[in-house]
Amino acid sequence: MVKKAQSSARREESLSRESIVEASIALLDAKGESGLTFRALADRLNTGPGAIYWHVANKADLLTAACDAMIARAMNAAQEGATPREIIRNVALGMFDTIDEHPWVGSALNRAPGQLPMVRILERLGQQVSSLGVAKDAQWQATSALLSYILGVSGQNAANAQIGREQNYDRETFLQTVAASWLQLDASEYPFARSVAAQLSVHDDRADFLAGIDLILRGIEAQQAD
Amino acid sequence: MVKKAQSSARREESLSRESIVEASIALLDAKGESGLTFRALADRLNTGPGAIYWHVANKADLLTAACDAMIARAMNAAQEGATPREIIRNVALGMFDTIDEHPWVGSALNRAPGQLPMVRILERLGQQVSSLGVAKDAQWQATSALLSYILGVSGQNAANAQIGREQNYDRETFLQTVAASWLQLDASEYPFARSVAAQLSVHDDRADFLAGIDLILRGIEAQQAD
DNA sequence: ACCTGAACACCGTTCAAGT
DNA sequence: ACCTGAACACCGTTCAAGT
Repeated sequence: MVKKAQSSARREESLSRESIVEASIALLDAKGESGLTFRALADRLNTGPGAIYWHVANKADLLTAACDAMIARAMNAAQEGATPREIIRNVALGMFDTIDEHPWVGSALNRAPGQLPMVRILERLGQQVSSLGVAKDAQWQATSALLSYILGVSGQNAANAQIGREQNYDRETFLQTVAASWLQLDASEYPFARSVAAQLSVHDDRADFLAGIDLILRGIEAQQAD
Repeated sequence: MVKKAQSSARREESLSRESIVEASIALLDAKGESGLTFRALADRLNTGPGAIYWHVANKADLLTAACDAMIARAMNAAQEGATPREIIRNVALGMFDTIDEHPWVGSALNRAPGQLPMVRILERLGQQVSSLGVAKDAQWQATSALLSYILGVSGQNAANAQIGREQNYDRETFLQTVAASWLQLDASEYPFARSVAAQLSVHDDRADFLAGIDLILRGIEAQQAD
């Protein structure tokens, strides 16, 4: 736990985009979204904040690069599956698990529309939607529906984790707090919210997520049957 | 266009949570997400930044309150529809249009999981999913699938608008930039992204959004037929 | 070509002091 | 009870100066 014992020591290796991205990921994993600052990063890399700008355009660029490294790994790991349908489910679950472990990926992803991280996911999904036999002119809509759904869940999981970190809540405590607040809503105005409040803290996020994917896949199949 | 002509003038009305939220919405609409600061808000309200904290817990609270006001309006406007299916589509379109006009609502919404703004949407959707005849134990999954999809699209639209504002791009220019970057991807690795790049700048976001809702609704119906 | 680190122009939030 | 505004502890980013 020695702090900066060698603060003025020279780095052994020179800075590079990769080493900066790697250090950013470590920082984000350890301290969450707010943990990534140019000063903290410079400390960890034994350099000054200005040096980082030689290799990286700005913070958004850095965050997207860190996110992309994570997505690339997740997409490579989620290759297998016997049918297009199974591969789509595996890609989706790969995303879910990545964001479960690294919540910051969820918000970084949502803040970089059209960028490489998102295109990686779009590509995997699109190829399988195509293999599913969806008509050429319906492939975009089917694929972007899947992608939007995945991004939606990712964003929420990221936000949940963020709040949990800020308030030192675990998942359980957070959901119980939410459930309690739903139960205090007006009974005639919010019957549905109140009726599902109870299952909120016991439900399985991952299973629910997959159920949503299945719903969209069924919709795609039903459309093909027309 | 007189600026601060009366900067030291007393406010005519005293501060209130409502007036603060109202001023926040005006600021967010005019200057985007980054336009909402306690200093800018204090200026507009002829007060100091500290005064705002008497009525509002912190910035997250303020943003959620502003978001909630917008969602409440949208949900009240999207009441009509002959069938549950039509009401669901109208609720979804109401959200789409709200975020199209006020992009900051999309990101505020995504950052406040379990909070009132989201519950308002969940409730509307849930009531209609229930009316659709979905079995009791499948209602939560169907409703949250719809909600997650809506949140996903909302988040992307918000991010698109945010980038557009930062770079002074209009929608068209932004999408053309994205399409151009997709066309530069490796042809064997990214066949799908390249094949859809062309339609990217001419596609109709709103129609695509609705197509996704329809896909999920079909999935729900298919599940009921089991 | 790459790095340094002080400086700039901001933030959200707090809090003693006022009314 | 409510407001004031200076002060605190941060940010991302820039840039003259170094090597």
